[in-house]
Amino acid sequence: MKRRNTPSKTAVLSVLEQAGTALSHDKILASISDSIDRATVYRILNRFCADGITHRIVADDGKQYFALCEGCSHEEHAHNHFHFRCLGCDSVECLRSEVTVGLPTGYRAKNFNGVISGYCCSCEETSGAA
Amino acid sequence: MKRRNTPSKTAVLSVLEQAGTALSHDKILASISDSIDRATVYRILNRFCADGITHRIVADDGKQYFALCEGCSHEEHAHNHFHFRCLGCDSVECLRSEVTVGLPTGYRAKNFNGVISGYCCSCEETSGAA
DNA sequence: TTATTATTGCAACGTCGTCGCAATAAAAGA
DNA sequence: TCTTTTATTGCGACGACGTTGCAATAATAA
Repeated sequence: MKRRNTPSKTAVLSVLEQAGTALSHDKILASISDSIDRATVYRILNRFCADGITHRIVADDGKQYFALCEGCSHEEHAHNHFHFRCLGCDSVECLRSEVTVGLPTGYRAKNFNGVISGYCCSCEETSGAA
Repeated sequence: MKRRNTPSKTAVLSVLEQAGTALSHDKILASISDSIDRATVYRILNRFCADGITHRIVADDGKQYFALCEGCSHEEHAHNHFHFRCLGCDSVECLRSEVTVGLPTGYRAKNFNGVISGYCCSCEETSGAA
């Protein structure tokens, strides 16, 4: 199954590159000027994940966010870091500190998904912090 | 808004107590012999979370799981531990090690959600591990 | 026993993500 | 350049998940 280069694929990729942070499907779709179908964006992103181009974060809102991989082999993703989702501006960004969690013996990990939600420094001021 | 005791509420609570692990809506619903409406279970669980009786885990399948709180004040939940979701038997259990993640200055955390998915020791054998 | 109101059941809704299928277009070959 | 192959797209429909409005019910207080 060889991949092909299409305008849609390029558009999604450049949106992710420009953003630098993790984006949801709809944000990506909204950031593309050309009209692309919703399902196409979903498929492109799934392909990116399968190819190790992006990784998928499932936040505590149950939604998927996508960010470009950095230094991951296509076989083994190594993303044991957390992400921060701002409840104010709904942005999702990487927290750079790597985390290791011990598993019980005989357990095998396939995917790591750590999200902390709260208010980022911009929204903290506006939100009238407690 | 005072809470009332109802058969539905008691049923959901006892299912969670007997399970000891985190359960999804549908598993809870299926474990109750009396017929309860789907929406009622959702509302009971949301009430439990609001009252600090349970905490809510959003797994990497995007679904919500619920587990009884242990040693949490109603005000401040302290659940900085991971959960493990088995891709084989779809069980979600607590990993007891607490984790601390540093946030950038000015950031305020509201919720911690860490999930590792993979295969538990029972399913690891059956799954024909790589 | 009556009055108050939290809770329930039902139905409908919105969002998120997926899938099947025919049409399109990117890449390879002649 | 033209043709062939098949990955990709757009469209529509679908299922799962979680929520909500509203009238009816039932738990608690009076």
